[in-house]
Amino acid sequence: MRQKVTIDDVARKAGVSKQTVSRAINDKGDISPITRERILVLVKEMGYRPNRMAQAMNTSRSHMIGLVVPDITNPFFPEIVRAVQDAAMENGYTTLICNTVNSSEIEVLNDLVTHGIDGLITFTHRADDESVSDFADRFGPMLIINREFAHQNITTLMVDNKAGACLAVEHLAGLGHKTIGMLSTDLATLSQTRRVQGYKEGLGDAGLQFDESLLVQADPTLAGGLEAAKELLKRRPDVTAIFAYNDLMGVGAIRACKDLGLKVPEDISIIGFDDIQLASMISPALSSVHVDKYEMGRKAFERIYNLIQEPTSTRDMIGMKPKIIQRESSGPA
Amino acid sequence: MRQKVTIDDVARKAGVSKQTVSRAINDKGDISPITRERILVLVKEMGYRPNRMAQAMNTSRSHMIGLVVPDITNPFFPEIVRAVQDAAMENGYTTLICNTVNSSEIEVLNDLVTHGIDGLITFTHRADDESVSDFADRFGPMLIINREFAHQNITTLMVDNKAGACLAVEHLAGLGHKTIGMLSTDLATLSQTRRVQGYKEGLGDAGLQFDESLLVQADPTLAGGLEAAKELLKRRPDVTAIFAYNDLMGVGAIRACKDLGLKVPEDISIIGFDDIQLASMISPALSSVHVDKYEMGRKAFERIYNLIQEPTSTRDMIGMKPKIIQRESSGPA
DNA sequence: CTGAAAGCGCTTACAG
DNA sequence: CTGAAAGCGCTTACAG
Repeated sequence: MRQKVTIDDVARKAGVSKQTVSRAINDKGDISPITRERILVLVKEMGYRPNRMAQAMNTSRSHMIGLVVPDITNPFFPEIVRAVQDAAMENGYTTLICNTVNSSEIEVLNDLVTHGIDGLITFTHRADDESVSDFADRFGPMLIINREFAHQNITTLMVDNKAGACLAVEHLAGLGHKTIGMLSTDLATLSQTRRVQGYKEGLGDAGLQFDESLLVQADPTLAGGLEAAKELLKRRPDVTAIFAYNDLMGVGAIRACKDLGLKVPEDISIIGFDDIQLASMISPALSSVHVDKYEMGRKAFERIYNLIQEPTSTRDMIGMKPKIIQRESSGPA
Repeated sequence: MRQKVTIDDVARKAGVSKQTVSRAINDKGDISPITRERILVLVKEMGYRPNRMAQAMNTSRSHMIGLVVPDITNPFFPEIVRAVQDAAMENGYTTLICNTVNSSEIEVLNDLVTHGIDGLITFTHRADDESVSDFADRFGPMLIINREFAHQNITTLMVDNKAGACLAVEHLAGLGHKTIGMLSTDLATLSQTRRVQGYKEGLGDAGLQFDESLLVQADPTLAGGLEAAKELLKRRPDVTAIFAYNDLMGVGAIRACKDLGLKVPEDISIIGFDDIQLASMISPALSSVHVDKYEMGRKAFERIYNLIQEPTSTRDMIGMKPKIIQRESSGPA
């Protein structure tokens, strides 16, 4: 829709040129304090707000960033999105959000660019390296979360998944568990690889032996966790502790134990990963490797905001350390 | 950032004027098929995409809509957001999202307008009628969810909360329960009022007596539900079924029963409202009044899209019927 | 201290 | 069928 009040309307009413109005609202350039005040009063009265698109055409600043997530209904993302938006709003930015679950990730990114976003925060994990690289060649400030990427236009922000998995195993081993299984996912993502690596390393650190029979794969969902846990406990009835790839699988594992008549944590200890809201809401509450998702979102925005302000600043890798939250689902062996 | 490839670049390379390029990409106006093809090939080669902001300045169509939610981390919203975006993307639209939990709702709406959104979908529940009305006077296509509003620019989309609450009570009464309590919230929202009305009406329909002691108020959260359920069961130990204002309170009620040594559903039946993901993930799984949130989001976008296309079409009220999903938490009295 | 001119990247009439 | 001109609502130099 066409704007109701334009800078020309204000200028006319104030009896000045539009440049003068521009000076007043942007507090930029020489202007007499008196006319400035007079204009500002008029601006408020008329409810005038500059058209950001018109502004953007001149300044190359749309005050919009793009935020791309795989699927906002995945409980991992809402908190990150919220954090990005909180930080954005504090800095006069608005967020254009897209889900990529049904679309080509690169298409989505390109589309966002046509809207004139100043910066981009994305969880692009399906698109291949070359496509992402080609895109980054053309686009400026860009931050990818949870993907390793070496490109001069790309800053990365990653949870240290390996360290988190190590901590989980350390936690269980510290409780006296000697036979610790893992429920993993069949998706070949970086998170998966790193969490399995951390699991194995954690076992090693605790002086425990890894065996293939201890690692079961399934969908990274509640149903997947349920199924995988049953399989694991069938294969290895001696298991007393389970590390799940994520909280959903962890909840599934708790359900499996219940079905099998095993008590959590008395018979089996369970720990998940991500610490989504669900973890603290079920009973027994699920211990988890906590990822500070809110902090993650804020950091992402802060970094992209800096990159927008200083496009020449160097790109880097931001790491985030997870930590253990013990709840009811893990206890002494 | 300034755009890499502009319409002028394409025009120059094609040896035509930019108007001709415009005709080719928009498939609008007379143009010879041959030059059209030639230009389209070039467009693809050069990776040219029209700047939507520049387009919007002429056409008054930014291809962005605004979507305003109280708080995306509230599990009620992600699915709606996802649905709006799915529908938007299918129609060439992108979504500008804002949370209002920390801000003035009207401020957020006004800010969105400066970005040139073509339409607006909002859960504006805190702002008073007058502010909303003033805003609507100036802005065009606008849809408010879950708030009654009579304004010629505003279309409303509402869940029939009263009917849903009625259904919940009917469900419990149908299972043979005679003493049915309700956990409500202290927030004076329309949803709250309607759900309490429905609860009372449902009792009447079932030939049961309402009594003030059966209605307990608390925060609409898990903790609130836990607290309220304990209070209710202390006041009225004869209660055998509980209708909770929302699922979070329902889950809290289950927890309360567990703490008190009561079995769900053997001793107490519980039903929630909204049917968020959590409801089906806990154990016992929570029966709930299902609101089709995905459908809600799609309908909202469809309606706003129509309003954008035909700004003169009349505004209306769209209603949505909830339905009962029985799970483990409710059973025979 | 203030205004006239030009331009951001497009599209919409209007000529030819 | 194609191009020159004007304009969307702003800002950025540049005059004065």
